[in-house]
Parts: sequence; structure tokens; C-alpha cells
Amino acid sequence: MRNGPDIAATAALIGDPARAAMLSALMDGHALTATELAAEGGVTPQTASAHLAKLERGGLLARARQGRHSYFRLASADVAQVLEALMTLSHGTGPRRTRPGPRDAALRVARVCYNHLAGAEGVALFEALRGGGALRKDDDILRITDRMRPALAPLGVDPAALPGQSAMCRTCLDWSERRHHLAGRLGRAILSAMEAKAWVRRDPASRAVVILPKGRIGIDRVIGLAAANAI
Amino acid sequence: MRNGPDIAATAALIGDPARAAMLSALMDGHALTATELAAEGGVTPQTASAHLAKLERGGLLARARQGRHSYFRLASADVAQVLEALMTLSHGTGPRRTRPGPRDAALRVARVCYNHLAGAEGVALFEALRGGGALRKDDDILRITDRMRPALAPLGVDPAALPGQSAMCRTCLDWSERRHHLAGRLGRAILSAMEAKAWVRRDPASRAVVILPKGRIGIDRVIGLAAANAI
DNA sequence: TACATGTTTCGGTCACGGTCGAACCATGCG
DNA sequence: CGCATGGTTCGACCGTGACCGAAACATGTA
Repeated sequence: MRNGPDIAATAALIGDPARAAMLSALMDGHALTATELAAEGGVTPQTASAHLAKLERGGLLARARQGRHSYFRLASADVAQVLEALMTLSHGTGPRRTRPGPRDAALRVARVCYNHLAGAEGVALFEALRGGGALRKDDDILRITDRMRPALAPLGVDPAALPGQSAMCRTCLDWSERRHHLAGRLGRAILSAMEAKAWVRRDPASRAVVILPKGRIGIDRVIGLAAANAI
Repeated sequence: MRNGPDIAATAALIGDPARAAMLSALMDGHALTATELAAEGGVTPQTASAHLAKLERGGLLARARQGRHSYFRLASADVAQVLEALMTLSHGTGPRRTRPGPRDAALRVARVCYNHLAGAEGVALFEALRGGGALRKDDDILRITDRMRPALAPLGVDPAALPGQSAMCRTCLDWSERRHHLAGRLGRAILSAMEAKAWVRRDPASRAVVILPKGRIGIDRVIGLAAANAI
């Protein structure tokens, strides 16, 4: 009837409560097994299996078989983008699933988005890097300048040494802040380094990220270094 | 079961083929009547009425009653954002509804996105304005500089004189180009001016925008003026 | 006032898809 | 080799929701 891609099919896949819960659970970037996702969706393993097969065929999930386990993760960052956009839109409208409690507040401060840092802390870091000239946007493409390396020195992240061929830097629209934060290979590396250095700890039960005392100092230092360049 | 907004309900609304077609039809920013939308969705007016009521209650559409007509439009730019994100994701995957024909090509060159110009032309214009310093991104917020006015002189658009209190400039991720183009009050004004000056003509049957000869010259001139500043 | 057109409501049909119980396959382990 | 566990397939059930015909309602027009 109309031209363009088939939106309805994709949206319908996300439109089932069980599947939406599974997808949301995978927003933290971790891969989960089929049974774990069944629990997330509140359905039996058989039902979950059918759902997961659909999501895979629909291009929303990628499956990795390991032994007798099937690990699922979001198929691409584009999927996460759609989910975040839907959260932005659904936010406020409709009955809130749970009233905003302390966990909700924690999510706003810092959380995992796919595989990088989101929330107020993520946005603050991104804007400090941009303001200090460590990131520049040319032709709408984010580029790293030579100011990035010193700024990230406390973290021990060297942008030039990151493996992979996917996009180094991407922006990702933040659900709670409605501003951008840093995604892509560099965003992932920064979050990994923060975890490895025990700056932050991920709440295993949600997407929340807790800033540890050492991390508070460290993050402020990185932000300071990045912004200091601005002069 | 989970925290966060209720994605599933919103996605399910978009997940019906008839409703998805209606929403896509409204992506051009125009308001359409219930019967027109029924035709877009390929359903009878009764069925369309039920769909439209749901979409309105779900916060996706806004209704304006005028006489015996009900005019519907997208409720917010956030809705358009979700739709474009879904197009980005669904693009390529799944069975193409129609094989890419001439109309599809026209859509990639220039089309209407909500109420502003998208496609290759939209992206080119945006990037020229950015590259020439007419737009600057500070703290991830787009700002207009004093170079904007001369660049837009051929169009007769004065950014300072635009009414309204919504965001002046916004970026919008382009479905076909996967890069940004200009949205917001200014984006809308530019497209309006192009139409008023007969630079472009909108295909009434699709979102395609046809560049007229006079417009070809004019747009190239604006891009040239914007980029010339870059030196 | 009568009529035409656009829209909505009502009632009833029907198909699709989510769900689970039970059984089946595959892998790892003792 | 047998058992346990994770995952999938099959079959059957059932509720939801899309759909349309008919009719009611609203508004503009002759």
C-alpha cells in the first residue's frame, strides 16, 4: 500500500509485553540465556523460545549458541536506539509500571545503555569531552582529537589502541536527560575501564550503575582534565 | 515486572499494519481527515475510527475537530523520531513492501520529514550550514550564529523573526542517509519558504519533494553562501 | 426542513497469536 | 552409558483485537 520499510512488523515484535520485557532486559548490553529471558518476560521457557525465535528472525536479536546454552543479545545499536526512542515517547504517558522509587533515581544518575554509560553522568562526561575539544563534530561525524588521550589518561584508555572496525564514536540520545551521551567503540571502552578500575559497579538486578568513591574522584578528574583544555 | 516506561503498549499501537500506514502517511506533517487516513490504512471508515481513537488515547496522534471533520496529526516530534528510528531499523531487513522504484529514489533525494526537509538535499543543506559556521553545537545544543542570516537571504528567512516558543533548531536522524538534517522551527520555516517561493513542490501522493529548476539554483546558492563563510 | 457527507457507535464474526502441558532433542557430567 | 539440565517442537486451548454491516449521530448545504 505504501512505500518504505515495513515498520509494522518490527513494531509488532516489540509490541508484545513479554518480548518488550526481554528486549529491555538486554538493553544493558549483556547477553542472556533463553531461560533467563523467560524469567524476565514472565513466561515459561517454551513460550520464550517461540518469542526469541521471532525476535531473531525479525533482526532484533542475535543468537550465540554455546554448549547447550543460547545466548541472546541485541542485534545492533540501532535496536537499542529504537528502544530508547520508545522509552522517550512512552515516558510520562500511560500508567507507570512502578512508581518512581529510589531505583528510578539511580537510573537517572547513571545507567548502562547497550554497552556504554548513560544518565546524568554519561551526559556530563560527553559534554565535557566536547566542550574541551577532545571530540569534534565535522560533517556530523564525531572525530577524536589529540586532546582525547590526555583527558582519558586517568582511565588508562588509549583511543588509538581500540580493536574492532565498528564506529569509534557515536552519539546516543539519552532517555532521561534528553541529551546525547557517548556510544560506539570508545564509549564501550570507557565503561569497561571504569568497571575494571572499580570506579563503578553495575547493579546486577537493573541497568543502574553505582559510582564508587574512587570513581567519583576519578570521573571528576577526567571531566576536569577534559574541560581544562577548553581555555 | 520491570521498571521504566511501558514500551510494549506504544509499540503495539504502531505494530498494526493499518495504524502503521496511517502514521507513516502523517510523517509529512500534514493533518489528514479520518476518511483520508482510512484510505491510507486500507480499511473502512468504521475501522479507521477505532484505530484513530486508540492512537489518540495512546498519545501518538492529536485530533483537531473542524466542522464535521476530524483532522489528525502526529502528537509530537518525538513520535516522528520513533517512526524514523523504526524505518532505519527495518530498512533492509524483512520483505520490502515494494521493490525500490523511481518513487523510492525520489524519496532519497528529498522528502518531507514531519515538517522539514529530509533526504540527501536536507542533509547537504544542514552540513553546509554547519560547516560554514552558521550553526554551532555548544553543549550539544544547536545555536544559530550571525552567519545564518546572510546564508538564508535568498530564501527570505530571518531566523530572528520566527514565531513560536518551541525549539528553534533540532537535529533529526535521516532515515535514508543515516546522517542528520535540520528540524525544529527553523527547519520548518526553511521548507515553508521553499514552497512559497516555488523552489520545490511536494508530491501530494507521497512524502517526496521535487526540486524545481528555480529551486535547484536557489538551493545551490544557499549552500554556496553557507559554505563560503567557512574559509 | 430535507438531504448529503463525514464520523462514530454497536453488534457480531472470525482469525491470529500468545500461552502452556507434554514430549522430544542436544549437550554436559558423573 | 545413564541421568540431569537447557532448549525446542508439537498440539490444543483460548482471549484479544481487527474487521465490517448496519445504524445512529453531527454538521454543513440545497
